Amino acid sequence: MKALLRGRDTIAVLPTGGGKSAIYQVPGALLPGPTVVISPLLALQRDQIAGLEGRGFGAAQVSSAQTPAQQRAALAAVRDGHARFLFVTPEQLVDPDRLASVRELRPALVAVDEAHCVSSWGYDFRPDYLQLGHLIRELGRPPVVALTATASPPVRADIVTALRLREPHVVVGGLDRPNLHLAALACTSDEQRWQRLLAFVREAEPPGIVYAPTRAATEELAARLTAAGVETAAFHAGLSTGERHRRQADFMADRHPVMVATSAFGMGVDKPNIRWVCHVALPESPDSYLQEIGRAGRDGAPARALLLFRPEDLALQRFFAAGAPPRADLAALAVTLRHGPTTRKALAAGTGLPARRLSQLLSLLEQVGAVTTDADGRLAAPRYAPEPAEAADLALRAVERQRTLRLSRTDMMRGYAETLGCRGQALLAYFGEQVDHCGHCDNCASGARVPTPRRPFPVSSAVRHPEWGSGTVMAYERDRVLVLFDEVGYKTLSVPIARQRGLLTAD
DNA sequence: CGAGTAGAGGGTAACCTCTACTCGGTGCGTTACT
Repeated sequence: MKALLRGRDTIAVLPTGGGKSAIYQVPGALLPGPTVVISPLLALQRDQIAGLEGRGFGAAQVSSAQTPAQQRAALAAVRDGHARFLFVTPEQLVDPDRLASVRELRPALVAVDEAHCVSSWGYDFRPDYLQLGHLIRELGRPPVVALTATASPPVRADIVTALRLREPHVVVGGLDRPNLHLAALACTSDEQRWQRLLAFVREAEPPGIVYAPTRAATEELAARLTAAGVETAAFHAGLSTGERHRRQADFMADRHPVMVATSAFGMGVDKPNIRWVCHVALPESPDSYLQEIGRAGRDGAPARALLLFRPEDLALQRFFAAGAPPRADLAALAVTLRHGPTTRKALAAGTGLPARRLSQLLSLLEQVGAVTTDADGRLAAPRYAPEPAEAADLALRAVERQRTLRLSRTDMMRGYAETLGCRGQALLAYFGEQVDHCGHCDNCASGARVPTPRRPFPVSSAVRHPEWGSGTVMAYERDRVLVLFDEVGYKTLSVPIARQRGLLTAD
């Protein structure tokens, strides 16, 4: 709050319940001008507005769910001072008219809620998230605060880049959750995994959440659990909005004790008494995992996080990470953009590309400097833009680099699942927190003692590897060292072997 | 990348094996209908 009141950009990584909302609400109430809150989910925005109004602050929302008259009324409420907070999605701000009307409000602060979305949602899903940097600049570039419950160092770096933060003040706090017991079990078949899930759900105190990898799996597991006598509902994005609301409300009100869900179930689920979270597949990354298990035990009472994994689970994550746009589309669009400033509408009509595809391609070309947006929202190749063919190559290389990093994070999740050492240590190391013995995981409980490892390079120091280039030492786990490399992402190296072969040198 | 399924083929009748193919997460917004 102090940093923001002094006009300094800030990143706050705090667990839910750690007072993240207050970080923008208090300065927002004090600064001479409204606060624009950029938030990914309309339902989340409504919750926040209800909270603010409960505390006597006016707050408004502009979204596609409203009529034009309601949208005008919301903007007017901020303009005449009845509302100090305006909630929008990035998609709203991409519309040049909307951007102009928000700029006229002269915002004094921009808050980006769930800021890790900037990193986890790339060009292929909600690509407008990648535009936030220049959109905030067009708002007059007030101080920016990025808020999230989980952001490992590469995610923080993505946030700084995507939002174009200027030497942000970084606050990271309390990622270790002593009341949350961590455990993982390798399964040799889906049948064995099901038996273990059933045994766990029967024995564990409700309520709890089962995270499954696919929509079909949520439906199937919910049916089997219900048949086995555990009342359960499935939750995924394929359900109608009304059905989703109903099932979420039922779970929140303890009308059914177990929810089987895909990753769609999460943001905005702030239920204090969830006693356990069980994954029946390897999650995408430690970031997602920390976020998902963080929904258990918010009341501070004991809670459990169980991961039932199979090595085969990696296949699905590889599939999710795959895919790149056609080079020809990228190059053709880059050529069109050299013909002078134009609008999205004109581009869509001229190229015949669907709006969504166009957004994806534009966000990639923007990353490699082949397109910029002027104050009127018109798009053009900047003066020193790369040649179209080179722009396409650069964009595809950027996609490949993001894919590599994503897969390295999935590898880290596998490392967590398979470790024989302390799980709290393995998980928090990924976030740059060195813990030697968490005391609340299965391996700590079974008496696995962490030998005092040799630590030839200090944590956070720069190192170099002949093949993987430069990187940063994140943490040590038993006799291995975890390094985050700039180009290839996370890698785990054996300290004795690295030492023997001279694989790591101080950089 | 791997699980599941449909269909072809083998060699001889009720079933097994192989190959080709499909499918797989997250939500905003807009538009065309009831």
